[in-house]
Amino acid sequence: MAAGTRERILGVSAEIFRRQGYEGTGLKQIVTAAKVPFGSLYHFFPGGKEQLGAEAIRVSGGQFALLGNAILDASPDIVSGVRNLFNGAAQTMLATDYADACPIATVALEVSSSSEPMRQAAAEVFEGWITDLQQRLMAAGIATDRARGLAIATLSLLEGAFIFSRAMKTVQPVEMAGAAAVQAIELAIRELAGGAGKG
Amino acid sequence: MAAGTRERILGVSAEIFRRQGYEGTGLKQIVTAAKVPFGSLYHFFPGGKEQLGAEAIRVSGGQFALLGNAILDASPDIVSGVRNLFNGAAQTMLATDYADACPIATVALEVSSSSEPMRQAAAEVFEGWITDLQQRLMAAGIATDRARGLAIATLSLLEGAFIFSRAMKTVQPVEMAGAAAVQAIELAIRELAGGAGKG
DNA sequence: GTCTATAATTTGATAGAC
DNA sequence: GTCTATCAAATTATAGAC
Repeated sequence: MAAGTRERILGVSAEIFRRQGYEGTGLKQIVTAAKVPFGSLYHFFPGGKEQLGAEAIRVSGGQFALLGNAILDASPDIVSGVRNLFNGAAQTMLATDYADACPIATVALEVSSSSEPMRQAAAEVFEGWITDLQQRLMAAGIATDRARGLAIATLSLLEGAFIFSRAMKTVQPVEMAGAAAVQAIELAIRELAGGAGKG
Repeated sequence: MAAGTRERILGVSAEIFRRQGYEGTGLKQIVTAAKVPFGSLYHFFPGGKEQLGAEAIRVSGGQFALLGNAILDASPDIVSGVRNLFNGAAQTMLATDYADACPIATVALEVSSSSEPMRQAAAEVFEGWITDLQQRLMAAGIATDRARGLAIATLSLLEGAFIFSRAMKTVQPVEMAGAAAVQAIELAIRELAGGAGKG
């Protein structure tokens, strides 16, 4: 039996695509790192690099969602949960010398205008993240539409800050973005119990 | 005399890198689009693709800064200026079928961990954008540190929303991010003239 | 400074033995 | 299902004629 050859290829691909992007990664590097012969890759992924890329996006996206939800579950409320999310991201960046940020952002930008199956995989992953966070905000009492807007804004803050932090090699953007996300969510929750202003 | 061969190579490169990324673009495509022989590229850019990429980042970054500052200059105040910034970005995305968003984000993510000169070029461009916006916020009365945090948050919202909008093929993320940026800036300005809450 | 030809390597992908 | 050999094309880069 095959000891999970397909899973090994997929895991290694997700890891390398995360750090080097899609176009910057050769299939040769993947089969070498996964220690599988070249032919096995096309046996399990007849759609070639594009199929591998699309599946890797879903794997990476799912893992990132699991990690995020674990952090949110371990937090006492949504506000401190989001704060912990950004703090954890900053720690990971420092620990990996700014290599590991969003596992699919680079690939998503690379292929959004060139590969429809990969673009769609990224879109579904993003929609899942947004829906997850939106439902948690709704559980805190925030209305549906407002919750979706807040979820999108929070995740946009995180993704955008990743770009700046990686290029500038400082976690300041992630910290500032986290503070902005927390402030926006706190404001929405504060409005639940009162009028326009509360001291 | 050479009718700006170097400038033509640089302009074409900036354009193609913006849409296809750095790794996804071949030098052959660049010399073809710029209608220059292969040797001319290495005559003007002895550092090869990496030098060309770094200079293209600065060109694209500078043009984007000019565009953004023009929009802000044409707006009556910083709040409506930022609103116009996000609205303009959404319009451009719709007009180009979600191809043209940030001109350097894809390349920045691709090379942040693999090319030090290109990473540095991106970092300098980003720092310029942040400083520009920060000073405009300070001109509205916001304190230095708070203004920098707001500038970083606003630009992070824009960059992150670009990622989501390109992948999901909807301008909703840019719209929601714009609303969040406007709200954060309005809040900071409102705090200037009063205590904690104002109705 | 322009342009062509080509080197050296790597790319994604396939064929076919085992 | 594993593995090797290889194809055709594209890659970055260089040499050298003009």
